[in-house]
Amino acid sequence: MLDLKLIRQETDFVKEKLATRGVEAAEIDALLALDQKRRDFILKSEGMKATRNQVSDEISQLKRNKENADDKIAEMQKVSKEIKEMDEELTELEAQVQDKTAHLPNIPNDNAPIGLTEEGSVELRKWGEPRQFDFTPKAHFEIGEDLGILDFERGAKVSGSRFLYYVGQGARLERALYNFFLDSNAKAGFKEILPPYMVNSASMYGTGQFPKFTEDVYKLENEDEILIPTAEVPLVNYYRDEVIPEEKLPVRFTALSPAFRSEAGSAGKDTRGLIRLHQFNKVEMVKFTKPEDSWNELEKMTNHAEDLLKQLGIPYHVITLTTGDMSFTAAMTHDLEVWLPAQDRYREISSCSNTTDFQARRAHIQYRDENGKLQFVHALNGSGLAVGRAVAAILENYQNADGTVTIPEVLRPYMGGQELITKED
RNA sequence: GGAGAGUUGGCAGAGUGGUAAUGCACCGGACUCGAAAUCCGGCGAACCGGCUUAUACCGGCGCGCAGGUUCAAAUCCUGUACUCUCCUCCA
Repeated sequence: MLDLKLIRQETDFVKEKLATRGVEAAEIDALLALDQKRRDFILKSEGMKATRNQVSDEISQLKRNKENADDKIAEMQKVSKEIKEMDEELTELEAQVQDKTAHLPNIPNDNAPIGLTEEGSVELRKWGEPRQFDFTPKAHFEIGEDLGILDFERGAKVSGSRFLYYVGQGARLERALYNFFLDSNAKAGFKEILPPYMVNSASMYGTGQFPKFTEDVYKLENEDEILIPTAEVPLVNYYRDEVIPEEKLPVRFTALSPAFRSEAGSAGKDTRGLIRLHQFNKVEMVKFTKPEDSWNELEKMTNHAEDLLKQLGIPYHVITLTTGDMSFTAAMTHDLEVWLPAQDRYREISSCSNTTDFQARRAHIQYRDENGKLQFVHALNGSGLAVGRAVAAILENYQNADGTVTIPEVLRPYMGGQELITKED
């Protein structure tokens, strides 16, 4: 959520910045016109309320002195009726202003490359050399199915498309990965959390999924509970409507959770394999920082996510997303993309964002600065890492000509010392 | 699922229709070499609006949330969320 005062006072600045995200200036103008109307109503309504309060005092005095107050009461009956009518309109106006404001994305940082599409994203750095194969590398879903460790067919039978079973060593590889991620994140200072996997709509609003992206989530029927699309939602909302003691900042959380996404509007994309599912595991990182620390903390978070890939020995690069390609709440986003040999391209495995005070303002997460004043914290989130996609990357990058897959060394302690994934019975 | 109790500043906690007490904490002052204690005074209820560069000031709102009754609601009524206790169920 943007500060309405900022939109009002720095209108041109806001228009210019949001234009890079596809928001038309007319939307801002419409919002400000509504806001002006709203403030006019407030002025009138509050003037009448001040009168009513004053006269009510007088009535109270008269009654105490056992004098007659019928005239004043009759007068106030009329005033109260007018106030009520005016407030009804005001409530409607405020809802509209609120709704329009809630649909505006965050102001992008100056260092985010400008562009309405993904075209123009900047490659920050690249690590590792894509391996040269002396055979044709297979896609991860083929490897997984041939080894009997990924079962998409039964996933489709039991749940539907974009669901799967991990079987045997596949399930174990997944578990090894998220344990490795959680342990590494804990070592890097993130407190491990096991959050709820269903949240209420107020939480979805707090992190910016609602009201704009209600189509992308799974909601329980007849209940205000939504299956989380990412652990970012319960982690950021942990402190919703709270003041974090200053000495606790920066706060760092990490959590493993399934992520549930309806993938509405992505028909035909990545229909096979682990890349795009309705349910996948992800280890998430979230930070709350003071405003002056957040940009530095974003780089640290990105570097940490990269370190996980380095330890796994998977080639990747880091790109900074364009203003138009970033998520709604982000001011700047670095994506980590891993090399997938069968696709002959890099695919996203982590997205690290600084949402500045955008989520904090929506979710009312504050701290008291050295002057005792309440300030919004900055909230950051990043994957560390998406587990299913990490499995895909390992299967493809570590596959052998005989169809087996070598287990990266760093994962072997998590797999009882096993070095090779072989065909399941 | 059923019954009861509760939700009021940072914390504790009073308030059964007429300006939201009080204590702790916090800030200022007195006392003191300094501090503590004590005394005096004050701020403080997430917010909004007006006037402002910003404070200050003025006004509104504000007692979980949303409605209702009333000239006037923390207080009365309805609905609802959450917390606690007990019962029921359950891993």
